[in-house]
Amino acid sequence: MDIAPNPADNEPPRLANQLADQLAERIAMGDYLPGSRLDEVDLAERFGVSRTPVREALIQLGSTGLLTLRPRRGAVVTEVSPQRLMEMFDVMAELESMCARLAARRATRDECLALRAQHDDCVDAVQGNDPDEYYLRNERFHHAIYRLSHNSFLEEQALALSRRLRPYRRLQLRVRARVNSSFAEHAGVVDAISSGDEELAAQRIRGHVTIQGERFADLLSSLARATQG
Amino acid sequence: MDIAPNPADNEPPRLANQLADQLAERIAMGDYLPGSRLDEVDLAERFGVSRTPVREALIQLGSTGLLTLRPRRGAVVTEVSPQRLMEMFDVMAELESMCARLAARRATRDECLALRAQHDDCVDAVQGNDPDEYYLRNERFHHAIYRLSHNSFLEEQALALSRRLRPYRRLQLRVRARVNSSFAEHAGVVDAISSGDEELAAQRIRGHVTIQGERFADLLSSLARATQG
DNA sequence: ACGAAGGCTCTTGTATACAAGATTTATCAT
DNA sequence: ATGATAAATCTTGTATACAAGAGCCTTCGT
Repeated sequence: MDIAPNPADNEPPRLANQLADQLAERIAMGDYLPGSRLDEVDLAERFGVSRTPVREALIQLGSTGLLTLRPRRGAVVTEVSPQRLMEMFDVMAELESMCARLAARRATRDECLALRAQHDDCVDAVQGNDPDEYYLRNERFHHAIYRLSHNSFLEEQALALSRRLRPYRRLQLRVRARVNSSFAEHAGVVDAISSGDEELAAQRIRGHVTIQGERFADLLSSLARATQG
Repeated sequence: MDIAPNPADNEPPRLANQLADQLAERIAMGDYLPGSRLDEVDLAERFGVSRTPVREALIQLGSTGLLTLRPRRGAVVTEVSPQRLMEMFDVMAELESMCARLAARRATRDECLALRAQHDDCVDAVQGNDPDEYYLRNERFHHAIYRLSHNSFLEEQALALSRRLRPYRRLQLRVRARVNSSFAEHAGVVDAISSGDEELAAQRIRGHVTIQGERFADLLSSLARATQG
């Protein structure tokens, strides 16, 4: 009767981890804009803890690049230049491309069906014209592809960069037309993976993720609006 | 006269950072083997500091994956299974492949010459049959390719994973024949990049980095010897 | 002798205290 | 009035103190 209910690592109760998660979430939601300074005592008071776990959380987020830690000068939300943002999306495209290629090669019949089911889940959000809901299901769809690569390290790397780009993907979907084309592109990816066409799957998801031309301009403008308003 | 001598960020004097660097170095050198437990008070005494900066260093290394931090149970050097090691090298191959492709497209004539010069630097180490020296120059050669991608984010990601794999690359070069073939493969990569052949460059460096077949068996056996002896 | 239960010790997690660099403000000189 | 300089303040970096969970050892029962 005393069997551990969760053999896997269940939520470890460390304040620093919880704080890091919450801060990452708030940054993704735009509560802390790029360039914002994060004061240790302020955060400590706000969360009702001491500076120690706050510092540990800041260090964690600094390691992921979400924050920039300048010694003796505090932590600020990393400012990402348009140039660098495009670089990051290029790397994301390459990682997802690798995921799709491996998925096309390795995914079982059942896994392909499950992926298609998740793609279908996005329909409701598209038809209901609900960008936030689509954002969530879209994210799940992409994460499913990472998993289908059957390369757990690759999956983790892709997830990490995905989290890092979260604030910007969110902005990207604000562009109305993007939700529709995004959904359409997903269908092509599912087909390519299901048919085992590695190169086609890789190529399609690369085109889906890469930001260039007018789509990059769209992202920049909504980014400018978000940081001003 | 009071111009700052170094406009770029010069070494910030934070104990946690220095400790993280030193620990990473010692782990790479095999002073701490996978599975080793890192005691906070022990490290603090050994380095003559308090537990605070030690903890911060451990958290940093935990974020990179070099250490595994189990809440309330301390930090251990992450144990990497053969399966996972191959996964990591696969991702490394993909990142370097992307670097090479971009380098072939973007590198200037001068940059190509500089790369070839660095390749030539490796000759001495090969002829002198000095694996450690070759290890260093080989590393510089690869880092040069990262830089030639002209994608600074990609460069950082590749560098990070390169550091993560450092202990294992080192072992890999212990295999005598590997130094010679490695050097030969470099020449092909330089040629492909210099001639601007993206696909050839990408393909060649992928083959150079990926570990499979008997090369993987070689790595595993030297790894087993290293952890036992 | 073997196994389990309880306490004891050891280690980590968090809070607080102290040190030192960075920033800001006020004062003084030109 | 403007600029620089110096002192005061504020923030971060480090050390120490305290709390609590994890692991170990002893002891007790069968």
